[in-house]
Formats: sequence, C-alpha cells, structure tokens
Amino acid sequence: MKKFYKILEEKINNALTKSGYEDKNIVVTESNRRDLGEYQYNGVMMLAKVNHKNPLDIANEIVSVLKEDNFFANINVAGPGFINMTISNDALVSFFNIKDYEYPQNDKLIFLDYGGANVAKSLHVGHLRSANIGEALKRLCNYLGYKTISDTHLGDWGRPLGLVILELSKRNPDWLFFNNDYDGEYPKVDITNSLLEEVYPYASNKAKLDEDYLKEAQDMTKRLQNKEKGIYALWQQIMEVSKSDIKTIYDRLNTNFDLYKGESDAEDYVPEMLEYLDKLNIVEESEGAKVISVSLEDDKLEIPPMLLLKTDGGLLYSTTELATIYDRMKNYHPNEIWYVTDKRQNLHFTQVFRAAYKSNIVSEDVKLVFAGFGTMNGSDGKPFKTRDGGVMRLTDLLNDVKNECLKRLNPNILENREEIAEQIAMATIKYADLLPARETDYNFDLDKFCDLEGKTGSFILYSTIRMKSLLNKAKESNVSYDSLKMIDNEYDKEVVLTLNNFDSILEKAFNSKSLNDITDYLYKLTTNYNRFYTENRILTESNNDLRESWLCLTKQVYEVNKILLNILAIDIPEKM
RNA sequence: GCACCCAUAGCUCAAUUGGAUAGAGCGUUAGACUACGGAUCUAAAGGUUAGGGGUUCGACUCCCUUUGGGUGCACCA
Repeated sequence: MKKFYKILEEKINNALTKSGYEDKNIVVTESNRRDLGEYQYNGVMMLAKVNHKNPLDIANEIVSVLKEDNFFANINVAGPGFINMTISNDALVSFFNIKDYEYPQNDKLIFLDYGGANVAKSLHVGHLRSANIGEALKRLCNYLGYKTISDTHLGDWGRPLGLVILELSKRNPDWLFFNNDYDGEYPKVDITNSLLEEVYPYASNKAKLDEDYLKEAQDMTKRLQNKEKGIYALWQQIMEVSKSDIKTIYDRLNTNFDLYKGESDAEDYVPEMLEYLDKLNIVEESEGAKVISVSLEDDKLEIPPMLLLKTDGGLLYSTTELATIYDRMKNYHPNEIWYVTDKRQNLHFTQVFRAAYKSNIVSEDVKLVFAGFGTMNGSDGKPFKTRDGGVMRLTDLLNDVKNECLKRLNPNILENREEIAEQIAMATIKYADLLPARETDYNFDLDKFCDLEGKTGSFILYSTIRMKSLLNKAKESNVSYDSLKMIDNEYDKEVVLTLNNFDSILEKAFNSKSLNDITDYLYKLTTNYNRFYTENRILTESNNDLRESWLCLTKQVYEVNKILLNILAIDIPEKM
C-alpha cells in the first residue's frame, strides 16, 4: 500500500533530525488554508514549548532544509509557526503512477458482534444501524488486511421465547411437544414467521395484564432453559423458521455473518464459567444476588457491580454476555472483539468488559471495544413508529424506500426496473445511515433519503456509473490509458490530491470506527471528479497525452469508488 | 435523586481530537446546455458555535456555571 502522507511525514522527520529536533508523533494534514499550501505541519508550536525557543525560528530552520527538496513546489511559514507545503506536479505524477492500493494481510483476528436479531420477533428499524455499521466495519477490517469473524448473537433464549411457546401451547394443547409421556420423534408443525410475529406481541401484552399468565411464561422459560425434550424440540423448529426470515432481510442489506450463534450457545458455557469464577474468589453476595464488583480506584463515577446471578439463581443478560465472551476467547482466540450496538448499552458493556478483564477471561492484550451508535428517530425527532404507533418492521421500511426509488427511477429505463430500484434503495438507506457520525441520533426522512441530488446514495451511484460509461466508450475506440502523463489544470490537481487521502481516510475510519469518514470522502472525491468531468472534454481531447491522463484519472476514481462502496456493502447497478 | 451525552447557517448534519478565515447537503436567489449519461456544474446570501466566566500563543473542542433537550442507573433482554 502506497501512502502519500507517510512520504511527507518522513521528509518532515528528516528535516527535524537534521535541525536537532524530535517529534515522536509527526502529523501532516491537508491544509485548511489552501491559499498558503496544500498540506500543513503544526508540530512546531509544540517543539517550541519543549525547547523553549521561538516557534518561528524553529519553523524557518526546518523550512530551509525542506526547500532543498524539489518534491515541493513551495514551502512557507505562516502565523505563529504553521508550515505550509505545496507539492510539485512532477512529484504528484510519479507518486500517482505507483499503482499499489492493496493492504498486506496480517494475522490479527477481529471478532465483530453486530445485528442482534431476536428470534420470533421480526427485525425492526432499531436493527438497521447495527447491520449497516457492523457489516461496513467488517469489510473495512478485511480491506485493511485483518482477519474477521462476524456473529449476529441472536436473542434466542430469554423470556420472549418462553412467552411464544406458552401461547402456542394454549392454542395447540394437543401438540405432542407438550405431552410429557410422549417419547418419539416430533412431527414438523406448521409455524410461519407471520404467525410468530403475531403471537409474540399478543403474549407479551397478555403477560403484562395477567399475572398468572406471566408466571406460566416464567415457568415455560425455565422449562426451555432446562432443555425439556418436547419444549426444546419446538424451540428448534421456531428457530429454523425465524432464522431463515432473518437471513432474508440481512441478504437484502448485503449483510452476512460467519456465525449465527446466540444466547443459547453461550448458555452451554455458563456452568464451566461459574466454576472458573468461583475459584477466583471475586464473586460477592449483595442483596441476595451474586455480583462481581467492577469499580476501580480512579473512577470518576461509580460503576455499579455486574450482576451474575439472580436471587433465585437465574441467569441475567450480563451473565450470558460474559459467557459469550468466554466462548469466543476459548474457541476463536480473537485479538479484538468489537460490539456494534445501541449506545444506550454502554454501561452494560462497561460492566461486562471489566468483569471479563478482572476474571482474566480476557487477558489485557486483547481489546474489547464498544462501538455504540445513536438511534434512528422519525422525522419528528421522536422514536420511529408506524402510523398506528407500533414499532416499524425493517422490511416495511426497506419496501417504503424501494417504492419511493421506483417512483423516481429514470423512465427511460425499461428493463429490470424492480431490481434496479432495489439496488438504489439499499444504497440510499446505507449511505444515509452511515453519513451521520456513529454516535449521533438522526431523523429518518423518506424524501431526504431518496433525494436524487446532494449527499445521497443516488448521487454517488449515478456519478460512478457515468465514470464507467466513459471508460467503456474509450475502450470501444481503442484508446488506452495506462499512466498519468501530466497534471494540466486545477481540476486535475484537486482529483489527484483527493486520491492521495485514500489510505489515511481508511485508517482514520478504522481507528475511530467512523464510517462517516468514508461517506464524506466518497462524496468529496465524487464531486471533485464531477467538476473535473464538466470542465474537461475528455474523449474529444486532441492531445493524446492529456486525454490519456484524464482517462487514467477517471479510471482511478472509478476504482476507488468501487472499493469504498464495497466496504459500505453497497452494490453498483449496471444502469440507473 | 445521582450520573453521562448533546445544543453549530432557515432545516439536516460535519469539523483531521487544542490550530489559521467553523465547512457540506437541502432549501432560497442568480447563472451555465449542439448534452463523453444534466440524477450535472458555477456562484451568492445565510454564524456572537445555547448564555456567561475561565485556562493559553490559539477554544466548537478542555475546566466552572446557568438554561433547554436526550439517555442510563440491580435481579427484563
């Protein structure tokens, strides 16, 4: 992987060393005073403090060394000690022609936990961001050369399942699952996803009103957790139906998991884990429950202990979570585990992570990362609801956007309108969803999402397809474009400079788990290209070297857009 | 009650983690077409970064405070 900033930082480092200074963390950035230079180095002010010298003197010393390098077309000092650099066109051209955008593979394994679907409940809008962010982060990791394992961590074992099974038993008391004397194979029963979607809310509401029903549900949950033969067999059938429905929706979102494990799998590790924890003497009793204290001495605020076991000995959310980590460490040995969930779960994960480190289930050199995200609200800024006040199903949201995209689709396109609308709709949703900073709550607005102009999926796709179309035309007339020969005008140069940011954007996105860096960059590169495209008449250019250079730039922007869209899990239609 | 996170252009959001003159999109206004895909492009107007104080060469960013929102706080997941 070629890195433009690395070259700049090395040049600064050499100049510093020559002048007798040291900056262990040299950072060169794009200049925000483009009238003064293209790149800037701000470290001189820090050096001045350390060395008790005038920053301007230090800056001038460094600049006088750098001036000897014809890599720079111009280099100057401004303000209290900002160093501004402008790169020579020759240097930009020769850097551009090193075509190396691949990252080498490394051995680090990053385990990603996202999705978080619940069995027997349909995916709702709250599941959208986890899928989009998680999938994009996974693909980003892969592009940067990391190994990954993704697991959706199904909610498949708690009271909701007890409720569903109880209600099914009320409606179908004759099912063999509920016959304790039966000892044969269980027949396949007719459970559909729409049935489950109806049963769960019904049972859940009933339990709120009817105490006896709730007790029955608790009992049923316990019977399930004891893996009572008939109940467990029914549960397996429910799982099968529900899982395939969940996969269908994730498929639409280009979201794939290596593992569809769930809380039920973690359950198997609970006894072993409890035994392990017991030996460590870190489990305390508090108000009848078993807890692990996780507060630290230098905490500014008190972190309450993690609850391990209920007073009645039952398991809790955090118990299962810890057991899940136990399973993952034991069987997959990841270097990092990333959790992509609603940021409101921050405290829960803080407690579990601390318990994991304290108990040495996770050693200090393994990173547990909580990548929380903000919620998607309705256009009124309040939690997203359907017209009748219910929770909106994710499928319905996807269909709404698809229908809107179909309405707006270019009428000249006659074939495959449905498929194209579907592709644009998913691009629309993903791009809009990944545009705000991860932790920001944002409002869903159908019209804004589906807009054909501005920072939208449609705009990016349209421009990218147009690049491809141009390249195809060139190919038809046998025009080759192997290398960049020159930078002719400011529009060319903007495109080249923007391309130089590629690796630093990806690395920034990786470090802070911020996909909005990628959506932002994608927009910036695309608009810079579109300006270049309108200003330069590429195919009719008579200077062969210039035409080749312009096509070469087009090719590179197209390739980068493809890479970035693929990281965001967005497909590019053939036409739109 | 205790704590955490927000408040930036009319609207929706950014801001390289303390850097220079706070940037984009939408909307508004004014422009560019013999068009390589116009779902494009060029401009303009729009800001006391909620209010006040402090820290320093330098603050949207850090500290204190007031106001107004959101969220989390033990046997649900």
